[in-house]
Order: sequence, then C-alpha cells, then structure tokens
Amino acid sequence: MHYGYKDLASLLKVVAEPNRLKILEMLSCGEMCGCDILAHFNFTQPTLSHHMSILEKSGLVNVRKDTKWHYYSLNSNKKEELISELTQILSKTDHCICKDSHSNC
Amino acid sequence: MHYGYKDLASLLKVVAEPNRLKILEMLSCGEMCGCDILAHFNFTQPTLSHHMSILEKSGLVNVRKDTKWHYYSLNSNKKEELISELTQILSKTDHCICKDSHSNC
DNA sequence: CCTCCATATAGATATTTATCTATGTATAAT
DNA sequence: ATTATACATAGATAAATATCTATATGGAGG
Repeated sequence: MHYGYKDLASLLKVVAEPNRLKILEMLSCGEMCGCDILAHFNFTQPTLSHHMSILEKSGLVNVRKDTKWHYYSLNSNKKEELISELTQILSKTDHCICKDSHSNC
Repeated sequence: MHYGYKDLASLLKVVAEPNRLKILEMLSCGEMCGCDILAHFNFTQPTLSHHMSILEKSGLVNVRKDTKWHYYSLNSNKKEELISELTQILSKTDHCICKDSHSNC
C-alpha cells in the first residue's frame, strides 16, 4: 500500500521537471496527442518522446494509440496516489520512523 | 501567489530524493538536531550537511542554532504550499494553459 | 591551552539526465 | 510507389548532483 522512500522519490523525480509539469498540467484539461503537446514547447520531437516515455513508465500518463497518433491522458488514480503518499510522508503519523523501536530520537 | 513550472520543479527536486524524504518524515514528528538525524543514515556527516543545506534553502526546513547544535524542524507552511501547488497544477482548473488564447489545443 | 564534538567547506568523482542530431518505422495521402 | 507525418531509437554531450576524503570553524569542558 505504501511506497518506500526510493519509490516515492522516483515518482517525484518524474514530476520534478518544468517541462513535464507543464505537460501534466495540459493533460489535466483532457486528452492530447503528441504533436499538439509539442507545439507548446521549444524543444525537439525526440526530447518530447523522451519526456512522454518517462511519464508513461511512471504510470502518471496513459496512452491510447490510434494509428498514427498517440493520445495521452492523465492517470487520475496515480495522481491521487502521488499526492496522498507525499502528504502522508510529510505529516505526523503513527507509523513514522521516529516511533520505530530501532530509532534513538 | 502561484509558482511557475521552474520554481515548483525546483521545490519538487528537493523532495525527490530518498534520503531527504526520510529526513522530512523524521522532522514531521518534531525538531531534531543534525547528529541525531545522522544516526539514522549510512552516509557521512558532510553528506548530511549537504542535504540539510538543500532543505534549508528550499524553505521546507527551519533551523534553530543553539551553540554547538543545530535543531531542524519542518516548515509546515512551506509543506502545505508544496502540496497545494502540486495538487493545483495536476488538477483541471480555469487558468490552465489549455484555456490560454495562445494555445492551439 | 588543549582536546572533543557538531557542523561547514573544498575539491574530486561517478552517476544521472535533459538535450541535441541523425536515423528508423509505420501509417496516411496523393 | 512516393512523399509526408507521427513517433521512437541510437548515440553524443553538457550540466547537475550525491557521495566521498580531507580540512576548517567554533563552542564546551577539563
């Protein structure tokens, strides 16, 4: 159920990039194909392909492939999961590492 | 009021590191000094110093310096700000870039 | 004054990563 | 068939960064 530090950090790294943040914001409005996304950026198509691949592998973005076009959309479940995990790790909880018997704090 | 993509990405980068996530979780339980934090990790003291410096500069962590010891604590306002900004950018809103007249999506 | 302890700084290194150019693949249209 | 379009892959490069060792700073206590 809960992510480890490494897994959550990996997911946060996906989001910790200005261009990917902008892409995610765009997808929050609805499905878009790659070429329409690309039109909003100054970088090249292989760079977008790289970013979309990272977003896809993270699970934050889904793809629907219709012949030539790839339609990308935000995975709301994964988005909620990210925010939930981040919120919990930054909040005082019972299962905090400081409540651990191995801890000396 | 709102962060730009670059600013939010910078703040997310601070959090997108497993050791810093663990530090922040520890601080969510309350104030801790550097040497107590260090005891929970396998890396060296300069490495902790590096991580604490990043956390401090980001505003996510406050420091209270009492002679030899530095007591670190979580800045709840900044934490809330981070979660709020991330939530908003991933949510369908009126000021989304897709509503921009310069956009063609 | 000298020694321990907590923290910071300097400098080096290895890894990651965002970007590019060049090219490949697959589908659509003429 | 040929050309154009959408996307992916390969390989190179420059920048960022997490870590280390070595050393400095500065307070506490004998």
